[in-house]
Amino acid sequence: MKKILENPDFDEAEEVLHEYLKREFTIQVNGLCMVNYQGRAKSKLDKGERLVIKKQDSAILVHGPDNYQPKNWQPEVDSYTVKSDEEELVLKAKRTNPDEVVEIRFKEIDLLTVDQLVDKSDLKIRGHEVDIHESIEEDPDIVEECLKVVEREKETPAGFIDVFARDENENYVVIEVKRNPDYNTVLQLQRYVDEIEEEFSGNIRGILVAPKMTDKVLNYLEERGLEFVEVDMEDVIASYEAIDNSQKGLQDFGPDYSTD
Amino acid sequence: MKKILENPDFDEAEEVLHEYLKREFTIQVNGLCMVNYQGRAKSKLDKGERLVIKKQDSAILVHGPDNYQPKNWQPEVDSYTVKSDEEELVLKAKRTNPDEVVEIRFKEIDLLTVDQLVDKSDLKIRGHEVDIHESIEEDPDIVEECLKVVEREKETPAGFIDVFARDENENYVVIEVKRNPDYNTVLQLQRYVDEIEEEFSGNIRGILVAPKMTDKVLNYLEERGLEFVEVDMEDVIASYEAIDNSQKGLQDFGPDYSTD
DNA sequence: ACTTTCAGTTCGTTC
DNA sequence: GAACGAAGTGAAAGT
Repeated sequence: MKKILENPDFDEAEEVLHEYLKREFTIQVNGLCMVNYQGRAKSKLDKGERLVIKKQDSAILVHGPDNYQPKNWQPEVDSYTVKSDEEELVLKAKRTNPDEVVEIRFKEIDLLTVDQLVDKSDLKIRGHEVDIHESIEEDPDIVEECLKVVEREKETPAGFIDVFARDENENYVVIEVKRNPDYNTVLQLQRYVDEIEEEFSGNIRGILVAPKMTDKVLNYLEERGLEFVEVDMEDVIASYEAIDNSQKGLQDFGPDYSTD
Repeated sequence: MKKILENPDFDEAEEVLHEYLKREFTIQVNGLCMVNYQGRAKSKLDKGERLVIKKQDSAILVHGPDNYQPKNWQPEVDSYTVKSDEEELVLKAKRTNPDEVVEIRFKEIDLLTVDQLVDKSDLKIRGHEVDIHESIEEDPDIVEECLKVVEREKETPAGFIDVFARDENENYVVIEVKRNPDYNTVLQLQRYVDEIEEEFSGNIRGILVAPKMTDKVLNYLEERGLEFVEVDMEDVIASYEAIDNSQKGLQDFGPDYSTD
């Protein structure tokens, strides 16, 4: 830790902030503050105790005592200004494109720390939608037996079809993959099927592939003669790991941690 | 601040965590750690220095030195477990529905603080989509002259219509309001217009009201005989403030902070 | 508790 | 640099 100041006065805090705010340090401030935001929208947050974090890429977060989300933030800041008097310390974080500003008025500062975090490792994550795509390409049977993948990301005037395939009777099959399907997913699939019907004529099947489904969306889907196939996300992840592990040196997905 | 421990050993840290983790305290831990997540997806994060925050509603965040977003998190946790030996301190945060677990393995702890943040004030925000609704209801001319609002949030089998109105020729007008319109918005509006055509017959107009628009979406819209009206978000916010200020005691949106 | 929809969405990729 | 779509989306409001 570079600095740890407990209950600093505003002068002291201003000096530290002035020194470290524009450099690559992580600054944490616990204190009583008010926050105003103006830009794409406008917000106001009255006095309360919060944790303010300024990150090394200049992003700033104002976290309240609850919630995953910060109450206010600025993803990346162009310029910081700090000013203080006897009553308060005012921190402004501005950026352009879009033009917006977050203003934090500290009325009390309980703790101010400055640290430099070193973190070169990337987050490896599995279970994205694109993993389902690859999983289908690897093993089309998870959607339907005897399915042959013709093309992935096939372009149509209505957008890109996730997977374009033919079934055992040589029917064309439009496959739309969604992690969280909803009404719009159905409309989107419908559009693709319509496009393909114009291009190829004949019976075109549309299949929505997703790890979960609700009754209403399923009805909506079936009303339109479209189909649903459920995939197990754990299978997708497992298949991905099998691929990873078959390639030496990519065993990044080590032992499982059960939720028990 | 309840506690500030610099470079605590794992025993000490475990004791403090054990005492405060399950209670309504904000805990900040700066340290070297690895993180695994398994649940809706699966992720792995190698050793790196990070800031871990446990909030008072039991949410937990793992923030790296950069970015607005945490690298790992758990929105609300059902149970925490802490275990330590000479080598590491392991913190597990589990929840059900969905079943998932975040496991943080600390290899070093630089700073551990425990605080209780008091924050009773709500974030007041203006510039949401619903503010555009109210703005239209207040002054329908911003969409089109001589427009009369019939109903807001009108229910149809296809969902809720934002604003339902009649124009100067007594045509029914379906208005869909979007902050960030896209293809799906057009499909949605189309659905509503189709529904209203069935219910009322006759010429039904569909208008998409948004603060911005792209060429492709606009084309797609106009191909379907639908219309677009641009609104200025600043006008919406201003109109809202005018309403607020006309009502005593609601002047929460004080002076503007320019981005200069 | 579940569904639906919006978000100052953010973030990445692609054109 | 704009635009398009996914996210371990999260959060709030309605049912």
